[in-house]
Amino acid sequence: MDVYSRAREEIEAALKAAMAELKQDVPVVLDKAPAGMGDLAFPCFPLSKTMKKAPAVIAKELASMIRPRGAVEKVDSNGGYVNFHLKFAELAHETLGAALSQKQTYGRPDRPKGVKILVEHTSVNPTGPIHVGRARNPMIGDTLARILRQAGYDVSTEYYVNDVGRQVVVMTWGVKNLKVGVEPERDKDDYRYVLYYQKANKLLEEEPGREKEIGDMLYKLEHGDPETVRATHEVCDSVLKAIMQTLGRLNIAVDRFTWESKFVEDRSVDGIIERLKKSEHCHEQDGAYYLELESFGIAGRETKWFFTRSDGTSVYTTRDLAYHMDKFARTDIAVNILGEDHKLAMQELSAALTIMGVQKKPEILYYAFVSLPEGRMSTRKGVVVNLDDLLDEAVERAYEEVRKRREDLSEDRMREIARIVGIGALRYNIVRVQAEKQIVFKWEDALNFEGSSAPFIQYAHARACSILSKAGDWNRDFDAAHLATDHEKELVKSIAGFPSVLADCADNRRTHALAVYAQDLAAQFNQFYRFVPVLKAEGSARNARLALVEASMWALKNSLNSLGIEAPEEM
RNA sequence: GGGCGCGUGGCCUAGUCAGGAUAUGGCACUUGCCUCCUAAGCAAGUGGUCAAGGGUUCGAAUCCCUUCGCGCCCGCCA
Repeated sequence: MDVYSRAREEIEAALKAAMAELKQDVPVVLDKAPAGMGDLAFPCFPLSKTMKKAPAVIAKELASMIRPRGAVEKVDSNGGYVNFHLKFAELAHETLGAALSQKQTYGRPDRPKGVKILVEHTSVNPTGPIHVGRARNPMIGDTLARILRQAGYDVSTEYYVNDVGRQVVVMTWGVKNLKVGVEPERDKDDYRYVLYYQKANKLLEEEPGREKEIGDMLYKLEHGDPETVRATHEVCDSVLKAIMQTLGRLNIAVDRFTWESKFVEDRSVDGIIERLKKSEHCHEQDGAYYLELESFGIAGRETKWFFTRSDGTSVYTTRDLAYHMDKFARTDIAVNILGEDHKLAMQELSAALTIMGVQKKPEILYYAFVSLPEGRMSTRKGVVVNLDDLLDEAVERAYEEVRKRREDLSEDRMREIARIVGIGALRYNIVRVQAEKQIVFKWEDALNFEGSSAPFIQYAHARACSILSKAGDWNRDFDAAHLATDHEKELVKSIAGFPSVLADCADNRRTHALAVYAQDLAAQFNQFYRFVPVLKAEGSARNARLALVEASMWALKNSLNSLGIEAPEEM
């Protein structure tokens, strides 16, 4: 266990013992102490009433009762607070020692958790290029998966491919029956096939009579006509590969694709339907079956959830139910990354699971939409920023910046750094805010390379690498007592906080807190860099500072890596 | 009509779950700092009734209630 967590546990235990002695029963919650007042604090105000004493008096009393031991150096009081000061030398020695020995696994708990988590993310319909609005999903999903992995979970990622819906049928029908006169924007299958999709949609609006052809094809697909299944799958697969190529530029890949058609073909959906029909909540209307879910907290105009159509075929969420059963058989915990528009459908799915007697439920991380200043993104209306275009622009801007600063580098090296910096800036910009907050996409924010941004953090890392590469050999048997300035102490504490931040993000399935932490860590490092010379220091002070630089480097690198952002050694 | 989420300086944002010591950072703006380990940096400054009102509490950005604003949803679509 890391020093901070251990110290916290020790202090909580000591406080609980003191509470028992005083015959008081209040929950022991520790706060972070303000600068100069120690490390952790316990507010005594709640005790005031039952003990009939002023909080300051109680704090003083508690401070004298608790003897400093373990990681705690001193216990004192200030106003109504008991303040705990940790032994800095010990904290520093352990923290730096852990970072230097564990390297890229620094932050990971001592033992793997032995818990399998399946993170499903992206899962966009393969009907065209992915745009910035949709890209929030893979960025959050991939980041969460990386955080969970670094926090010791056994993680796999998965993309659920919709290949049985109307949309893919319309696209496939277009590819088979239509000619598109224009060249695609890019030489990629997602850009190529979306033209057929758009043309097909337009044609169907103009000639509603041809809708029957779509209906026929949909019927054939749902009843397993080999040729229709093959054609649809082929078109979807091409577009899917093109989408994954774009996501690959963002360092995003998934371990497995699961095709929705599988659950129709293997008849597991039929099994779900049979189970649901047996429920007392199930009713029938014109041959279609639904569950009445009002008693499951579903509210609104409509509390019926239809799980079959009149012709007996399944609907999307029914197939998703079969998919979840499949997932539950393969994992301990299923996490889904979904837009907030899926909330009701997931409530229905969850209720259906309960009705089926399934205890497991998916955990869902919802995110709000990314819109443009002119409104919601829509491929149909042309109000859209394609992810490929944003990626190109970010890399190009980063290239201009690199060229300004580093004329000494080769062209290839400049291009490589520009790629890492530009892409990192985009990922950071999306993942730095809480998922449930709406984002209005602005080019100037997305391409920000200063302040609260990935390049700021990457830059701190590059500075650390630069010092280490110039340092030559140094004695790694350092003495942490030489880290005496406030800048050094704050930096050590920041590095020490990494494991608990990581654990918090992993256990609470949130990504932005790590982004915020990394920015803070980089700021601490930059201040240290400005005020505390390392290479020019001498003897043991130089050793200790080099150890601090290397530990900073690992904390920065591991933070960035968990955010899916590469850490260049120079920039 | 109902459900869910969001509302923090001109703009973006942390803190809200587990209420506590002067509300976190960034952008922009003003002013300094490259004969010194990479200035994508550092330092200083201007700027806030934490949407509004009420309540609970010794103490509220945080908990409860009401109202307002914005977003999403309420299909035998996916």
